[in-house]
Amino acid sequence: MSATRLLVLGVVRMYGSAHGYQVRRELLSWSADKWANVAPGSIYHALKKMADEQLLEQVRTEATGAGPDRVAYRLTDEGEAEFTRRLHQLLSEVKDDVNGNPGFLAAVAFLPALERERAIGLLKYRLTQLKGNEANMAGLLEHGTQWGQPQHVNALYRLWQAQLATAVEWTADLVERLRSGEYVMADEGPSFGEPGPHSPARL
Amino acid sequence: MSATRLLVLGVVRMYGSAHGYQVRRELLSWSADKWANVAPGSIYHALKKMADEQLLEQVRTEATGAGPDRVAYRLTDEGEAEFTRRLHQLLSEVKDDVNGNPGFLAAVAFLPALERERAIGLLKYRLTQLKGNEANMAGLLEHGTQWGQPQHVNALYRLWQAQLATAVEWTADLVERLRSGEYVMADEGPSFGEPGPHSPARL
DNA sequence: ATTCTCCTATTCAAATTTGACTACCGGGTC
DNA sequence: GACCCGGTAGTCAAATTTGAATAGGAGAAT
Repeated sequence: MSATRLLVLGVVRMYGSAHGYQVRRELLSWSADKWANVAPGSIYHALKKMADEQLLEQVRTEATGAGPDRVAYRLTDEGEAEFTRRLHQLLSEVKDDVNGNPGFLAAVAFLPALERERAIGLLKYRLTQLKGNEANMAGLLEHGTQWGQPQHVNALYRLWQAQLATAVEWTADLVERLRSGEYVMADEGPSFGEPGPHSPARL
Repeated sequence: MSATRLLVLGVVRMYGSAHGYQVRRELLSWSADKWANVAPGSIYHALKKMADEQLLEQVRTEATGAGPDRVAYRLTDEGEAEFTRRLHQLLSEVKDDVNGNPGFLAAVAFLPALERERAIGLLKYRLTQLKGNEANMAGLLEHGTQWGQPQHVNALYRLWQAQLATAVEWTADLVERLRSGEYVMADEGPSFGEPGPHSPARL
């Protein structure tokens, strides 16, 4: 559900198996701390929680010579299913959120885990919604100053609308890139779609 | 300081004194649930917490004939100072956050609590930072595909940059509007700047 | 050989957020 | 008059997030 959970699940998935610190580093290298919640505690919490929920299972507690013990996890079948479910949902659905929504960003980070046509479909669906919201917002704004609301809240709405417009453009562009064959998707390249037990983080 | 705290503090301030439900309604009417955290619990928590910290003080526990008892709060001098401090900070500072950052949005909602020239100054400062970040980002993107990062994380960065550009434009526009006399600011209109004990939510 | 600093890896208490739930009143409606 | 609905006002347990703190080893420097 939350961005954090998808990110953690997805990183473990793409490594085949991973421990907390590994996830942390990967996410930091994506600057995920900037656009989502990746404080250390959140990651370890998510790992444990999802292990509780049978989405992840412990692999082993290898005592590396150096440093503290590490606990590695990998996805269960349930976890795999959940990952796909969430990915679909977060990619396509525009919640009330202004764009920049961590959930969506996290989903984009795992885009290549989908088949090309499916990704395009979901994004196109999102696009329709975004356009709808934008038109809506534009209507409200044109309608002159608002009912009762402090006038400057209007400034907020203008920003909101501008950001929607940006989101529309960017999404359309992404769809176009996908159409023209950019990125190696799950149904194509060297196995990202179905990570073998130890596929080496090939993205 | 979270967005929630500033929002709660600010709404109490603009009413002179207010109870939880009142704050909640006002914030909902700004759609603040969409761009910040205004679940009921958060509001009541913030009120209590800030009362603890002497930023707010209880006014009275009037038993209205109808409905449950209400607890009203108003700002202390400390609270007033803190409000201004945070407002300045949140308005001018671009954290690492992508735009859409609740703290900043909350600050914009209380823009007219500042003097016009000060508001302009802070926003111009923000503008410089935003432009810097944008140039930075643009540089990174032009630099071809990234060091090691999965290629599609690039898509994320493109969105980020587009949103920065939007933010720059919008901020510049806001400054322009302020310059040309839009909005009634603290140093001008019918007392928003220094809310009397019961100024009737005049924004 | 000791101290320092940096990297690995994780833990934990405290703060905050979520959102379902309680409870009370007034007004319509069957 | 009993019943349901919607608005007012707030509470609370559970979930999540925050971020400082812990702890061990490796390599550099004094």
